[in-house]
Amino acid sequence: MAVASSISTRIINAVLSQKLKPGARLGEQELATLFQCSRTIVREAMVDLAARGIVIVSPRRGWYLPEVNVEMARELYDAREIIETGLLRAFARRKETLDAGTLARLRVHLAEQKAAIESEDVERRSYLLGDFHVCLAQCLGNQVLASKLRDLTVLTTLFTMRHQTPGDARLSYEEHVAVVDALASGNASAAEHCMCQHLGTWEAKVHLVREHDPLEKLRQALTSPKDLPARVSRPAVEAKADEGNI
Amino acid sequence: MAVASSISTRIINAVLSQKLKPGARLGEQELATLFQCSRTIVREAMVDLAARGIVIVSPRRGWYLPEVNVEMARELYDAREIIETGLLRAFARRKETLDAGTLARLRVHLAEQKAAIESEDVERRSYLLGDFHVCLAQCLGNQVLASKLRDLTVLTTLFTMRHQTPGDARLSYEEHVAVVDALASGNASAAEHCMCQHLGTWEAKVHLVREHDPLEKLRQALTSPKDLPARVSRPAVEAKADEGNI
DNA sequence: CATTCATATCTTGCATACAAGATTGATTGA
DNA sequence: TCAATCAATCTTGTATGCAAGATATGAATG
Repeated sequence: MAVASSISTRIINAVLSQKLKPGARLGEQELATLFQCSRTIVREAMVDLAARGIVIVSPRRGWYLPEVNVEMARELYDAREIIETGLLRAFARRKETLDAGTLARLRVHLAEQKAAIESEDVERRSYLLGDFHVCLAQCLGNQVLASKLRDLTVLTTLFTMRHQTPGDARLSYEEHVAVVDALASGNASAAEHCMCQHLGTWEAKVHLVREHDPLEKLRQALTSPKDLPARVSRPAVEAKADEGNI
Repeated sequence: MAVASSISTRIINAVLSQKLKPGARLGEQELATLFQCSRTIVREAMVDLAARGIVIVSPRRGWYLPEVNVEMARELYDAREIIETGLLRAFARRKETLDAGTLARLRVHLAEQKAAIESEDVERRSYLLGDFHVCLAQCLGNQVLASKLRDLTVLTTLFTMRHQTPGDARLSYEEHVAVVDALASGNASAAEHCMCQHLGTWEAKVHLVREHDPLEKLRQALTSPKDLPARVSRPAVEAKADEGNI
């Protein structure tokens, strides 16, 4: 017996952990039995996620994780760069400085990232590398933008999963460390620069996808609801994927 | 008989038109009879709006438009400045230029703003002055951020309504014209500067509110769910308010 | 007269029932 | 053998019923 918010949170975390792939079907009855509640609660969670763009509904067919195409991926990466560098820029302009508690929270997060990488815990590593950006936004003091950023992060994760961008987890981790180090030394502008570079390398890969995969346009064109994979042939719980994080 | 999305859209537009005030109660049965549908559809719309932060739910009491406090208003204005200037900055960096059709759309929007101001159509004027920012974001090519920006605009409108910031509609309109003019002349950086100034004057007023109204903190502290106005004494349809737009 | 308590009414939270549409799979025909 | 059709099954969309909690009203009491 669960409330709707816990269901949507679980789904979001599953995506960030790359345990749910784009195109995955989210059956109402399946989720209802899994969470031991009625379909009403599940639908409430689905409507919540749909409002945030994290699931899409195909009428009378069901709820699916979106297949993020290249155009949307460009928007998503642009949006993330604008928000994340903008937060750091505003922080720098205010000449604020992170208090010890907040800095400690970021250090702990970095330590968890490192531990997940070294223990080769792929799911947790994927989750933490994505969650870091949200955590940073929260630490910079804007809960509203942090909330919006979480949704964007979920969608970019869906994109990188499908396109198997060869992500280097350790490199991402080190770039995260660079951002926090810059903030710790009171140089928020440098942190902004680090973040811009960090996101920029990933954003650049979006453009490469289009050139690298000439079938991209055709594939996207053919991914209309009718061409979605059949229901029973697609298990709800996907096998674990790896890499592809920021 | 209406679908959920039309209900949520109508509510959003009513807020942008300042026909619904912060703290307004949205009764399920009331809306169901008004839209000639069952409570199920209404609840779907409410969950949608709640996911976007536009309504808050008080358990077993009902759905309310939020009373945006000063802290959240600061976050909202920061977020809007980051997103809106960021979009213009990215546009400038790409050295893109608006095509004729897009520019025409913005010009039409400006003309409608002017007409609403001159005919003293307060509701439409309020709506258009807020909607312009969303329209601009769409024209700059990022639908994802435009969607998020719409939700933020609704919330800032709620804030300005409560705090009765003395908005000068004509000044806002002229600043909108300046932004579009700069874009039309291919100077997106200038447009970013105009927008930053446009938003900055409003954001500065948020800080003034705190100093101007020493009861602000107390008022916010006492606005817990229990202290919300009683149900029957608060009609669902509010009288029209005026001014307070960006 | 003010305060407290109990009851009646109203509203939301949740589950369930039923209708409508979609998919699957078997059957029929060429 | 392949294509088309039709029936059976499954899934979502919507309405409704009932329980639980909250508010308001009025009586009773100090």
